[in-house]
Amino acid sequence: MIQIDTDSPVPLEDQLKRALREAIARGEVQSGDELPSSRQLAGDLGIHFNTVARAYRGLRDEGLLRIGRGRGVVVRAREGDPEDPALHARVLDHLRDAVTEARLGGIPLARTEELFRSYLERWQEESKA
Amino acid sequence: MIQIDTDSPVPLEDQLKRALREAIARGEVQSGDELPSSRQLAGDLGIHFNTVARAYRGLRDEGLLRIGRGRGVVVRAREGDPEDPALHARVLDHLRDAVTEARLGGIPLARTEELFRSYLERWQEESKA
DNA sequence: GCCAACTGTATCAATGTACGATACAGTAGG
DNA sequence: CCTACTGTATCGTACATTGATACAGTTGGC
Repeated sequence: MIQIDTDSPVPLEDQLKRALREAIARGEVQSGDELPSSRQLAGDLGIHFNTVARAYRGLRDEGLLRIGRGRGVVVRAREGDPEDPALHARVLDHLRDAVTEARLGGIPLARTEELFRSYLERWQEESKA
Repeated sequence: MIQIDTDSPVPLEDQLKRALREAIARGEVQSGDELPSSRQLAGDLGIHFNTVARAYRGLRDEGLLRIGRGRGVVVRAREGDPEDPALHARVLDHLRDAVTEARLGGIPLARTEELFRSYLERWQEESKA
């Protein structure tokens, strides 16, 4: 279940986009699955339906969703080259933040690598093929 | 050298804090080193000195800097427990973004792990012990 | 066919955040 | 002690985020 923190400094729309991207990446919703309507999901999360609609449009622009007026929202597998340098750059950009945080916290590089590996293992176990 | 993108949607202050955190984490500036004054750095980066001052105060609040009025800004090693659960949570939070981006881009988990490992290697080589 | 109930879309107003201008205050060195 | 440098505080404007509300397309029951 998605959780939104209205007290967080990070915009509601961004929180939601992040949560939805992760759900897709984990396979919790698969290509072809229909997502709840803006108003439905907004009601569940306790936020305004317009914010959900904006998040949906954002993910549509990223190629993750297909939206039809009156027809709802459907997940769409993203096509693209897994070796695309721009993609790798985005991945490593997040990774940089992780390593920076770890180093500042005094976690040795070896221990950091260990954390990464165990995280990937857990991800694999939890993800629905 | 730090680069700031005034056209980016991410706030200048946040861009700067991120760059400074990384410089500290990489050992490019070490505990005890003095950072340029707000106006000096602002001039170099082409932004307002107030934005730099705010970034400095932010990092001071994170425990990374010591600031003295009229005395400049000095890097301060952060003390703390490397096994602190909150710290690990922050690290894994960034890691989640990295894995999400990779999975959405169609990068297999095994390849993702490989990317991570090679990134850590490069970090170690580049970091000034 | 058409009407009701649902979808997403567009526009506008209120609020909060980011940024820069500018006046203030503490410190160091000649 | 005074000048030239530090960081700090306050304020105004521009912009981003959110919500209110009116609009428009689709579907399904009748």
